[in-house]
Amino acid sequence: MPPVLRVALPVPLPRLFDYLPPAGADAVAPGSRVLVPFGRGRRVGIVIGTAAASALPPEQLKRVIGALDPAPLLDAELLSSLGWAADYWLGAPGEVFLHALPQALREAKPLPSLGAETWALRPAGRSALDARSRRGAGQALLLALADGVQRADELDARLPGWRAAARRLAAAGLVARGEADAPPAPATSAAPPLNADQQAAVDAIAAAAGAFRPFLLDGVTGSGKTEVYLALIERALAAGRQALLLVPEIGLAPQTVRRLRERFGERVDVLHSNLAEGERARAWLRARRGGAHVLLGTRSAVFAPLPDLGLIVVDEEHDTSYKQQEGFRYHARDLALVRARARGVPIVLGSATPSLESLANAAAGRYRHLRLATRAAAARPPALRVLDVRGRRLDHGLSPALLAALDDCLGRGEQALVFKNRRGYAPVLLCHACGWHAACPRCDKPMTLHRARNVLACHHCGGERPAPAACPECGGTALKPQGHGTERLEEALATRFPQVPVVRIDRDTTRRRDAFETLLGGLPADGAAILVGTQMLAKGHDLPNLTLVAVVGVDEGLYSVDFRAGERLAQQIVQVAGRAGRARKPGAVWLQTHHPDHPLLATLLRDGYAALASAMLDERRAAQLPPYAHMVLLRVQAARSEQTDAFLAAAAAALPPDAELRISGPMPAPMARRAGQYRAQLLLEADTRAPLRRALPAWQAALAALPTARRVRWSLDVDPVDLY
DNA sequence: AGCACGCCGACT
DNA sequence: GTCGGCGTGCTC
Repeated sequence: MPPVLRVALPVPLPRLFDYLPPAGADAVAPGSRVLVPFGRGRRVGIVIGTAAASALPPEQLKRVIGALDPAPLLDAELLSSLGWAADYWLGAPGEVFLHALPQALREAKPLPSLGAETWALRPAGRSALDARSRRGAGQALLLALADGVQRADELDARLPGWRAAARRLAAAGLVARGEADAPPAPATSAAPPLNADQQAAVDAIAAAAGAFRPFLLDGVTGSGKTEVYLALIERALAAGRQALLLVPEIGLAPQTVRRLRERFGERVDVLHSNLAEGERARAWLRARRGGAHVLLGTRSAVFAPLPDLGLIVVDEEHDTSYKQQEGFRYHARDLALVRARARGVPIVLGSATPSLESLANAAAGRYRHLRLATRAAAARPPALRVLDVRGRRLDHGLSPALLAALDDCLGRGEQALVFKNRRGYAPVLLCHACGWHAACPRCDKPMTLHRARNVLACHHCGGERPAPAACPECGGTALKPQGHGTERLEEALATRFPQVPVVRIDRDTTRRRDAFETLLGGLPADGAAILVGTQMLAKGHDLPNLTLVAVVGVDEGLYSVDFRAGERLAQQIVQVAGRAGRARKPGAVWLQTHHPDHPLLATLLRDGYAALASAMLDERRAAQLPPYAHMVLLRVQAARSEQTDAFLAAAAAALPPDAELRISGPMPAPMARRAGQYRAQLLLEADTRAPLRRALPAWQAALAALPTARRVRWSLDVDPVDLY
């Protein structure tokens, strides 16, 4: 029996494929890219390991065509962390291991070059130069290289047209192309002094250098968490190590990148999904070189190779954009913890509003809980107050008291932010005569009126149609927009306060690249202005002249079916409230609601986020919900509801009985139809992970083998962050 | 996922 | 008589 290579291939099958080593080689090191015959074509795969023998008869094994690189791309830690991830989140090995590589590296091409292109003499070139055997441009190039390696951009300046000569001389073996590292640019900005809280946090975390130790850095908005991160990264770099800084998608504003580059210069690389493929591949490969280096990235940057890792920071750790919501449903924060453990380095989870999961881990002693209680720059925390609007006449959803507060704020020459988590003009278009309302034909949900473009848009499937001038049902023209979105608020505020600029920030106004920055840049630095927007406004920019935050969409979040809705709402309120009064001026935050006595609002206002989180954790424990229980959600969608029903019935029957597993469903998804597809689900819960881990592998295989599985789209979501 | 093979409807 | 619909099976 020949030894075989176990290879991950980019197919969504829950297994590896066995191959014989390439002709003339005994083995290929794990982590290497290989080209293999697969089906009737060829594919790029990754060698995961070696086995003494295959379960398949030897005659069915094919031979690896060849290794693509001189050295493995993935090191042992990354291989084992990815293996853990595939196992835990039930990903197909091929999907997971190849997911770790930027797209450009999943192709059978040599690695792109890093650094600057250089040219140098080879020994034969030295002889040719001495013998003066070349003439013209060739001799000139040999002469230029006689003093040593030259960068291509310098040759461009010195010897126009040198490339043709270089090609000839390279073909003759006289010169060779190479590459050089870009010279590291020194940091251009110095570290600002830290306050006592910040210094204590830096000292505590720095003392853990060289060992796995998780920290929850719990700092109120404006407390300067970023300065703590920067100080820690600086120490990692000084020790010649790498730092990984993960940020949520929305957090990767150009401002964040600028701040890191100002401090650490060329040693900073950025990795996120909007980069061009070549750039992503180069950033990934530069991370693989190790040394003193910072990698700043969103979710997928957690897959980067980090051979000299010294520190991981996960900023805004509560943000759900760390959970991938399709395909391989991993959680970047949780994988970051696994990698920190494997590498033996400290990891910092930072947030002003930590997730209940992380707070529970801190309470259980698994994370060390560090607090930054004071706002930097002597800013005072904003005063939160509830504005009871029951029975009040609302003007476009704005109460008289709120308008008066806006008046005051603007009158002082300060700025206000009106936060409403609903874009468009109105969420419903209703016929006042017959009661008809515009619904999405494919989603069974009301369509949102966008008045500037005069369209009805479905925010669930992206469908659009022209807004009708008359009711399609009764022909009447009494069509009334119901409810308020940001577009309507902008209009109302611009009418009410014509003397100040009103700027709207939501997905509709920030479609173009850099639109966010441009819009904010258009605000007067010192004068009055109103910002209207969705949660896009909840983080990022410091707006020193912003002193009033009005939250006008609180009620929608108070009575949701999702057990995490309260946690989300509280995080959102606190994050957006943190925009107010960040400089020396005091800020105020008004929550406009019809439910002023709701326990969530009452607790949040009276006792703050930490107390509310603790109360919510008690409720979760009593109700046996995460983090005190563990969930796996089987989702399914199909063109007909009989198909989803049949699949889920068979899926429930295929689950081995286990007293420790609780099953809910089959049931329709909270949105039962989306984009024309019927959606349903089955929820598995258990008090510990063990019974789930026991049941899942076999169940997943059984699901794939179900005859009904071919007619539906299904997925398993381990630790789902929402139940939709 | 791709990509074959394999049997039943409207066309040169 | 064929071109092509997507059901079913397979990929080391």
